[in-house]
Amino acid sequence: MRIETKEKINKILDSARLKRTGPRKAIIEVLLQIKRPQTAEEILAATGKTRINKVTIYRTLDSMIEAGLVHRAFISEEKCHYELADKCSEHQCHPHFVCTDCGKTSCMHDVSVSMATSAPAGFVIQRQQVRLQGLCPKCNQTKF
Amino acid sequence: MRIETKEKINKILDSARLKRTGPRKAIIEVLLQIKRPQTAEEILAATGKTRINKVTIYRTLDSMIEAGLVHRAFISEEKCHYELADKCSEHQCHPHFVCTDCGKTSCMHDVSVSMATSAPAGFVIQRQQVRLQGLCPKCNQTKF
DNA sequence: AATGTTGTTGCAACTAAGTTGCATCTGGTT
DNA sequence: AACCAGATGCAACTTAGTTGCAACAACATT
Repeated sequence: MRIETKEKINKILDSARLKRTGPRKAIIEVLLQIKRPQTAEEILAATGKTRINKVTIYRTLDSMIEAGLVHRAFISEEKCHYELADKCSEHQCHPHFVCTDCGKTSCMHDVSVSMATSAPAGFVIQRQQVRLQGLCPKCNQTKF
Repeated sequence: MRIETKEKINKILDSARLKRTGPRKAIIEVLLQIKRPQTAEEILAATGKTRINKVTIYRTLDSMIEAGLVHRAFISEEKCHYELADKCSEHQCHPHFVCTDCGKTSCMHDVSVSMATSAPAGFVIQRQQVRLQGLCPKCNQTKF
């Protein structure tokens, strides 16, 4: 691992006032690298040789969610998918795109959806989450 | 049950080419009445005296989803929540509102969110799903 | 540097949503 | 009435996620 990455991870943990433990560093390292939200099991597999217990994965993700470092992006096939919460504004995260053909999910950092307006009386809307469905470039090509 | 409801349920089943069985009628009756998406367990409980097996609930919901009658609205607390798919346009369902305080979900039939635009090259967006988070009227009142 | 406290980890056993295989039953048809 | 594909119920199973508890390690204090 590059030294800058190490420092970045330490900074993240310090900012959340979480102890710099082995499992936490390994999990953040994985989350920094991945391109799309991952399940707890995938994160566990990605930490590789570190041999972290699955209970630790869940508990670490929970504490990071509470600290605001991580989001539960969505649930797919009964499994929760996690991602780092950076690049999210206060009111909106980037949309997630699910291909109806191959089932793969992609993060749409560049797609913007305007915030919902006109909530019924009494409701206060604080955040919105958008999920898009359609065809990804690969499946779109195969189909037509 | 009123005779019009019975006829409506039969019509729905016929339109999906699903046999008019007891469990199916009972499940659709529940889905017609409820105000917010329900879990399989809640639907089971709501059918009451009919005594349907939970496997039948899941299988029935699956076949109705395949037929386009039902949507998996969202997953909350590890449980899938189902609702009738009527009142949904081809490209968008009504948004669901989750209260961050009490956790209750409401259907926002009157809130509109404009469709996402500007998908990255190759992606074809067909549908979008919106989830709103904030405070419901009850919790909003208690808090301030 | 050694010590002590508090939060963290690992293990094993558990919980519960959802699934599968199979025998039985039933709605719709001939 | 008889038939049959599809629907149902039961029991056993799968698996994501949780809980209790004992051992451990990060960080602060001396």
